[in-house]
Amino acid sequence: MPELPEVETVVRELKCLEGEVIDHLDPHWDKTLEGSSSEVIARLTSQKIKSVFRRGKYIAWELSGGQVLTIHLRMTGKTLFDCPEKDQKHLRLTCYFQSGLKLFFVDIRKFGRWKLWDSMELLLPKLGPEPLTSKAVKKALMGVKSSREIKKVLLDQHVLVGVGNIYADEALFASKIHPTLAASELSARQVSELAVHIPRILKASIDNMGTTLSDYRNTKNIGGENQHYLKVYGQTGEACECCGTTIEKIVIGGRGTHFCPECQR
DNA sequence: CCTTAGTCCTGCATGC
DNA sequence: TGCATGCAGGACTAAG
Repeated sequence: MPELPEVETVVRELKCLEGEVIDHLDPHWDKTLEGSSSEVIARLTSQKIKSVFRRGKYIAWELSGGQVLTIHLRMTGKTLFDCPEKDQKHLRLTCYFQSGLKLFFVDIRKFGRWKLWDSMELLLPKLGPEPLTSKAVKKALMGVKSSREIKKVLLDQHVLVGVGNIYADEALFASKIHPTLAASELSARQVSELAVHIPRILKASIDNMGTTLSDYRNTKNIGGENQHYLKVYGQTGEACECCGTTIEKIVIGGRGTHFCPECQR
């Protein structure tokens, strides 16, 4: 599933859209485009893309009129410059540019959303800080008084953005923290470990073009390589690389959670 | 304010 | 082979 590294990979490729002018959008599944389709499409027509950037797991286009269009890939969404035959069945939206360029939005599970916001301010304040520096992660986690399990807190986009199920498990393993530990019970040392490992793991995955387990693809329909470096996610029943203990899987907040019962006490 | 459960979806794996 | 069932999960909403 696309998390920060996958979205970052896509956004870097979508930067080539800067300066393009939207001609129109053609929705193939109503819910993909939030709000009244005809109204939103009318507001988007003739708008120039001033900049393409990422905020958490959102792809965002800053438009000439001051509005912001966000694209959230959710589980299976992908943006493609070409839509091959095998993806036609899951094509949910096509964006046409005046230059003739087209951007296809393919999404098997239909959870992905395109949304037009009136301004930057509507999008940004409710999201937590970007977790790409140790300082930012430490600051965000030190203030957490919640008794919720740390795994849930790492997934909470109000606390930190961009971390999803895969990287939460990987970061907790690298930090040797049990996923059910109450966030408020984290020691200063454990917060520091997360502050080191979360940015490290996310950046390493960006360098590997993201993690492709089943559906994630970049704009050229090519998967990433970071799945080869996962230590616990999807490794249920395998031996821990560090101590040889069998990796276990439990459910926390409805999410599959993978960990080493020996390394993460 | 806090926390949990339900919702949206399809493809794939499993069991009989 | 066929059919039913369950599982995967990000973000939002409703309920307690």
